Amino acid sequence: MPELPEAETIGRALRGALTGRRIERVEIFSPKMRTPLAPLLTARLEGRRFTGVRRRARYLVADLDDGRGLLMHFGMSGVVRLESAAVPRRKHEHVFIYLDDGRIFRFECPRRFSLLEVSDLPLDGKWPSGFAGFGVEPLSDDFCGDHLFRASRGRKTSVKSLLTDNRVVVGIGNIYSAETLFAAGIHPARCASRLTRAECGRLAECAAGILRRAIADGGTTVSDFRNVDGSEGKFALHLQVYGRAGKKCPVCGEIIRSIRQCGRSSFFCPHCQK
DNA sequence: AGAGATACCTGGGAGC
DNA sequence: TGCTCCCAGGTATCTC
Repeated sequence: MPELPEAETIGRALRGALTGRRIERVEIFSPKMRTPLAPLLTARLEGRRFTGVRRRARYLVADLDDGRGLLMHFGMSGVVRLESAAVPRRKHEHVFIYLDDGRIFRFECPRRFSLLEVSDLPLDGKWPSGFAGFGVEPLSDDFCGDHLFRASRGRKTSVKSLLTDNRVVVGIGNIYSAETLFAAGIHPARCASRLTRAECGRLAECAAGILRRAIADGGTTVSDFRNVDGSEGKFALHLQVYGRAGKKCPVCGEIIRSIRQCGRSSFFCPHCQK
């Protein structure tokens, strides 16, 4: 389930693989997705050349030589592979983009929450207008304790909900919010407006540290996520609380619990997190 | 307006 | 074995 480290991992791999490559042909096998894959995708891609790959939040944009951009979001189960035609098409591979080096950019998405479209207008290196509402990048200098402290004032919602709110800070989902809150020693149900400035500082520091380590490990593979070469993200080996309900806390030995927040599971140690 | 709930989707696992 | 039910979760959209 791609969060920021997984999108960044795929983005880095695609930047090396796609930049400079010409698109020879596009095949759409199944148009059904979060927004239906349009024939426009084929028309706007064929004959174009990729000039680079950028990431913002969990989105990637592969820039094209006409100024437009191929916009990608991996939803929950989106996987990109770079393989030759020798490998048979998998059941949920919906799009093939044939490159001039003989490889195929294959887009797979069993749960069909992904997005793949070419911008209507040239982006010319900018972000689509819909990105304007996104919050700060958690690995930028703008993300700090002060930012979280300001964003949390007057918020009646939980700190878990604050951390996963894309308008506050982007790219943090269920896995990395759980790990961040554990590292910071803060209970996920704590009211955001009651956080102290020091706690906000700890949260920002822990979040950035965990995201950096996860990127270095090639992301987290719980079930679906794979890098473009099929390899798994190794950060799963370092998860302290996520998905570990009923097991012992690696720090104090207390049993890790799970609760439901905003229709999602949260994992925490009742002893270490207050 | 802000916050929570729900729909979207399919594979996999639990339970009977 | 085979059926049903539930859960996973990012995002858009709905409701209160």
